[in-house]
Amino acid sequence: MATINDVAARARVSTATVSRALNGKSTVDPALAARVQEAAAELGYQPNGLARNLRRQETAVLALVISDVENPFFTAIARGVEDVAQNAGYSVVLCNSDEQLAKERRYLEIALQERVAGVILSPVGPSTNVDTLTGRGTPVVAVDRPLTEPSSDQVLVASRPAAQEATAHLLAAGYLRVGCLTGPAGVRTADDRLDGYLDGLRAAGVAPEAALVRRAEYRAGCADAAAAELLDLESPPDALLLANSPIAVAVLQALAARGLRAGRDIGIVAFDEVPWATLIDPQLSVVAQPAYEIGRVAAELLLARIGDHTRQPTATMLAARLIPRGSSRRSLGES
Amino acid sequence: MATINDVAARARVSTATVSRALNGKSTVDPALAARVQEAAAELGYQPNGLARNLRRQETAVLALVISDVENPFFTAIARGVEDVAQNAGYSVVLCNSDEQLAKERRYLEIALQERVAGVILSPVGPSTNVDTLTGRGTPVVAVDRPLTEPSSDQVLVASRPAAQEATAHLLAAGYLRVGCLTGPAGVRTADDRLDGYLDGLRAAGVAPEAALVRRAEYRAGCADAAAAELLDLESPPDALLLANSPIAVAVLQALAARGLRAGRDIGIVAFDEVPWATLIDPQLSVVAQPAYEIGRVAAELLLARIGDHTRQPTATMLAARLIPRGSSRRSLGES
DNA sequence: ATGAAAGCGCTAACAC
DNA sequence: GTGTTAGCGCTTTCAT
Repeated sequence: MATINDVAARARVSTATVSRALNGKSTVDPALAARVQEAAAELGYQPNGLARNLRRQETAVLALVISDVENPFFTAIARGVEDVAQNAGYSVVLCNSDEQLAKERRYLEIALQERVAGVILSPVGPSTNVDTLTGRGTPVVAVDRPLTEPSSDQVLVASRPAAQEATAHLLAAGYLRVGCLTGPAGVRTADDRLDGYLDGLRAAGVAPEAALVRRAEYRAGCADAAAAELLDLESPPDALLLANSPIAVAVLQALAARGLRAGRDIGIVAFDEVPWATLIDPQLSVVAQPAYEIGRVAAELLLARIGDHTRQPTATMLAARLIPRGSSRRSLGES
Repeated sequence: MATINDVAARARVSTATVSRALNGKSTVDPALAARVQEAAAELGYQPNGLARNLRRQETAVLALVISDVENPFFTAIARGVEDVAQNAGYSVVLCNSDEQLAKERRYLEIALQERVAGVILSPVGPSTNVDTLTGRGTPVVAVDRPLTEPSSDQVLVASRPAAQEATAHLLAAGYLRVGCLTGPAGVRTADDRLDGYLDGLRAAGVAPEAALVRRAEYRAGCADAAAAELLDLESPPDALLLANSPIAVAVLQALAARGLRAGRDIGIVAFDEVPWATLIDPQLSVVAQPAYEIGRVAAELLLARIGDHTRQPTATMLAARLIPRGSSRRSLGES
């Protein structure tokens, strides 16, 4: 594999000149520059990024560590990050922690070892630790979920009021026994959505029933059991607030298996807008989170931080939007 | 940031010993090893992966370049890749080419410059070129779509017979005017599915009608216009074969907007199993591709190739499976 | 404007 | 078993 030395030899110049010519840094005699370009082309020279980065002590790549590649919410964030990064000349590598602390830790370690310019991550849980990163001067932005030690920028969504609003909406629609199926304890969004749900009950003067609350993993295929438990209760809920879309899939499947119809038999509101929300009958009422926007803002924050390591950490709180559809309407009208 | 020199100084040994102790390569005196460990811990030493890779001339990371992060088919592939990579001690970085040649080229260049151990990619199109990679000895495995110069391993799905079977299925169900909405010309899966569709018509002695065939981009939100054209035809199709799930979303939305019901009014079979296939009414008939398996096999092939660069390129062809559901049934029965 | 040379942090011969 | 040392390929002073 051709190196800068080969190019220099072939162009009969020094390696310094090759470097300058190829990077367009300092000004180089046009004739020499041309010779260099030609030699590089003939040799099919590809600069060794490793060597360059080692020398420069910096990399133009951002790491994005998300907790579930299969969740559309996170892939939408990825798109937001990527668009901003590309514009600024950065590449982004996506790492899937799969909601597993060990994988997450491993990817963060790699990010550190590979000296990426910055990291955006949705922390798997409360014990996620980024001190090694920040300690070494690698800027970190947390998305979706906060870091326990907030020395980093954060871009979150106000889940709790959104969950409260969704609960109030279900109550207002006439449902009496509203339940909640949320994510694992310790995961902030899961706890917030549960708290918001309780807020909603309280505001309406409804006494919460522990039996109507369940937790499940956030990933696909993990909420089946919890969904079944809830629906098969002696006195089951007549409405449900669901904390994300994989959970919604599980519940909707359980509903179908029991011949239950959303809206009429059981009111449903789920977090996260999905492409199929309007394809099901009745249509799925959702709390839409600005996923792409989260990614966009996070990337901007990260780049700003990379440019100025002295910036104070900021916390951005984005709003979620309730989109009421048929699944939270008791009447039989069209979706 | 602490370097190996700092650790060596603190442990009062040479850098070579530190390297040996930390990498567990050659055997080191337990006492010294302990001193090294301690010094490293105290300093919060994190090896510089850049320097290590530069020296070793290799990296334990695989690049996975997929053409659309938002398509569940590709994220399922990613999971397959990741599971086997992790087991083998490799990490995988995911890059999203977004069906854009320029982005893809850029990511491949980065993969080359960063000297990743190998690359798995779903080529954006026929002009995707990996010669620079293979020329430099970086193994490449193509997934989902073939490379035009097949000097690399390939893991594909037999789309054409699957599309033929799906078409035959629609015809057998009693639909008379079966149309097809496929992906961009030049994208092999799109062309194959179209060809398979034509095979299906031919086998049944049905004359193809150009008016019933449309192409659209594979990404979400791109097939709306094509779907509308098809449905608003003077004599519209009474059944449709759809080449992927984002296209299916577009068509199902167009159906809903026109008050048309899948199955009864228009038979639908779409490529790619999705979590919501059984949530819609009628349920969506699909051609299920073994996405996770594709990723698994591709990663295994890549690792084998990394271990032995002299291996001959192989071509693996996986089968797809038709799952008939309500959307391809004319009767009014349950889903 | 160009070249010589140092050195980024690490590993792997090679000596001892 | 341990230390010395020579690079990996590049960028960047520092001279010229």
